[in-house]
Amino acid sequence: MSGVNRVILVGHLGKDPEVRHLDGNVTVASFPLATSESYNKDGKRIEQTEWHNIVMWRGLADVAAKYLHKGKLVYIEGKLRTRSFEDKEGHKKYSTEVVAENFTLLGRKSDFEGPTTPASSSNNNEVSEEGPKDLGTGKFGLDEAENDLPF
Amino acid sequence: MSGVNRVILVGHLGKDPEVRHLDGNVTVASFPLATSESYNKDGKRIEQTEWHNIVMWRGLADVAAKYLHKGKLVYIEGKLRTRSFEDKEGHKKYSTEVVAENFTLLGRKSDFEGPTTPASSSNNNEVSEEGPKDLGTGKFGLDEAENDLPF
Amino acid sequence: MSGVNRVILVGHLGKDPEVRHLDGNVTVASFPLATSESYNKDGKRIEQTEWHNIVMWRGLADVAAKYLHKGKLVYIEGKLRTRSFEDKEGHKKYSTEVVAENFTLLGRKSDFEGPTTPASSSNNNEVSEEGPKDLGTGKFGLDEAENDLPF
Amino acid sequence: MSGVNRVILVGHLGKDPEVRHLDGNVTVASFPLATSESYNKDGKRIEQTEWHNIVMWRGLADVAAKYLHKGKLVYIEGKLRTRSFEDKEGHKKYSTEVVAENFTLLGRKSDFEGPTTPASSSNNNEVSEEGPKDLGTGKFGLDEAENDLPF
DNA sequence: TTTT
DNA sequence: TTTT
Repeated sequence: MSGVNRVILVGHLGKDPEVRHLDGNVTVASFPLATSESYNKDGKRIEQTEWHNIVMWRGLADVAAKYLHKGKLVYIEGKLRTRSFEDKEGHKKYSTEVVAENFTLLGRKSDFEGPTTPASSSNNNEVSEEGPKDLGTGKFGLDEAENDLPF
Repeated sequence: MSGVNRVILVGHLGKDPEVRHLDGNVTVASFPLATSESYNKDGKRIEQTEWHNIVMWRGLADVAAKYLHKGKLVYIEGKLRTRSFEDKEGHKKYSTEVVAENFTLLGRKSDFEGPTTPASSSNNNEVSEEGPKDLGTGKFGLDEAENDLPF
Repeated sequence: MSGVNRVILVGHLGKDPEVRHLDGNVTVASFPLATSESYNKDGKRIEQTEWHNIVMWRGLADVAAKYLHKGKLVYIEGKLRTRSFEDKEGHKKYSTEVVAENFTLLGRKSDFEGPTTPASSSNNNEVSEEGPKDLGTGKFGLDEAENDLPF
Repeated sequence: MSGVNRVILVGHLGKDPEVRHLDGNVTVASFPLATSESYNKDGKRIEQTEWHNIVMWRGLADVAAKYLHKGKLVYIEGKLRTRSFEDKEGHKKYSTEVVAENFTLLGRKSDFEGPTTPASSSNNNEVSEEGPKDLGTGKFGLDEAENDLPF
C-alpha cells in the first residue's frame, strides 16, 4: 500500500549546500531554501518567508554541490520526511525535511556555471548586457545526476 | 517577491480531526495523515509510513469536521509552515505542518456521507454491491467551504 | 535549458488500457481518464467531466496493462505532450496527451488484484465487509515498473 | 463527485497575451507558453520544446495583460480543458488548453515592471549591475487579481 | 512562437 | 539564512 507525498518549491538558497560523504561513497547535500509569499494587510505589503530544509542524496547531491549556491533561484520536487533525534541534552526533537527528487535551476544562464569556471565572470558581464533574454532554466533529475555536462 | 510552496498528499487520516474554535469565530481543524510508500529491499517488501500534521482553517475546517474521519482516504493540497514553540520544560521545538488549501475525498461514495446520516448504512450496502464503479471523489476548496451541501 | 511540465490527475479509467507492442519490444499503453469536478450553479449541482488521453511507455505500460482497468481510480503524474497528425482525409489535427511518469492505484485493496486472480472475487466480498479500512493505494514508478510483485 | 486535474508549468511566453473582452465585462487572456526539456542522445544535447495554450480569466487576465509579456519566465498552476470546435471547413477539431488558476513571475525584478512605466528602463540598468541578486518572483492568484499594486 |  |  502506498500514497502520495509530494512537495513542489520555488525559492532561493539561504546558504551554499553543505556536503557530507557517508560510508559507502554516498554523498548528501543539504541547505535551507526560502520561499516567500507577499500579501496586503491593512493597506501594507507584508512579506512572509518560509524556510525549508532541503536534502539531496547521491548523484543529485553531487550536481547540487556543483551548481547550487547561496542566493540561486531553484524549482525543487521532492517528498516530506520527518526525522526524530535527541539533541545534546537528550531531548527528543523532530525535524521535517524535503528530500529532493529533482530540481531545475531558474534564472540567468550565468547562474548555471560552476563556481570555478574562469569564463563565468566574463559570461556574467555578457549576460548583464543582454537584458531579459538571458533568463533560462537547467534541469537535474535523479537519472541525469551522473551526467558530466548536464547542460 | 514570492515563491512557490506547495504540498500534494494522498493518504489516510490517523485520527478524527481535532476541532478548536478561536476568538473571532475562527475554526481550526487538525489531524495526522499517513502517506505510505512501499519498496523492495533484499527481496522483501518494505512499507514505510510518513506522518504529516494537517491544519485546516475557517470554512475548510468546518467541512473537514463534517466529512473527514479516521481511516478516510483524502487528496490534500496545501503549503508547508514551520512553527517554533516552547514545550512545558521551556525547550524550543519546531513543528512543521501542512496548511491545507483544498482537499478531495477519495474512496467509496459511502465514505462521503456525514457521520450522522441514517441513510449511510444502507448506502453502504449499495456501494458494496456495485463494485469498482462506486468509487468516487468529493472536492472541497476554500471557496466552496461555505456550501451547505458540498456534493 | 529546460522548464517544468507537470500534470497531476486523480480520476477513473474510461476503458481498459489499449496495449500495443512497437518495434524493439517497446510496449505502449493508452486509455482515457475522467476527472470530474462539481460545483453549484443557480442552486443546482453541476458535474463537469474532463477527459484526458493517458499514455504509458515500456515497463510502466506493462504494469498498467496488468493492474489498471476500466472504472479504477488512479493518481497519475506525468507531462503534457501535443502531437500533430493527419487524419484519413489529410487534415492536420492535434492531440494533447498526458505521458505518465508514475501512477498510484487508489481505492479498495481488492482493486489492486490482477484481473485473472481467482481469489479476487472472494476478496472483493471480504473488502465490502471490512468498511473504510480496506481502502488503500499501490504505487508504480518508472523504476519499479520491472518489479514482478509490485505490492 | 470530483477528481483532481492539475497542471504545473514553468516556461517562457512565446507571445504577448492576447486579450479579449467578452459580454458582461469578462476579460480573457491567452498566450502560448514554451516548456523546454533537454537530454543527451548519442552524446549530443537535444532540446525538446513543448508548447502550451494558456488561458486566463477575469481578474487574472487583467493582471496577465499588465505583467506578462513575450519572453518572460513564469510559474503557472491550472487545469486541463479540452474544447471541441469546427474549423472553417466544418471539420471537428480539438484544442487542449491550460486554464490558469494562479501564476508567479520568475526572473529579475525589472521583468516585473509594467510595460509603460518610465522608471522601468533606469531600473533595468540598475538590475544589470547588481548581478544574480536581482532575481525574484511575483505571485498572482485569483484572489489577488483585483489588487492595483500586486508587488 | 519562448528560452539556452 | 534567501530574495524583492
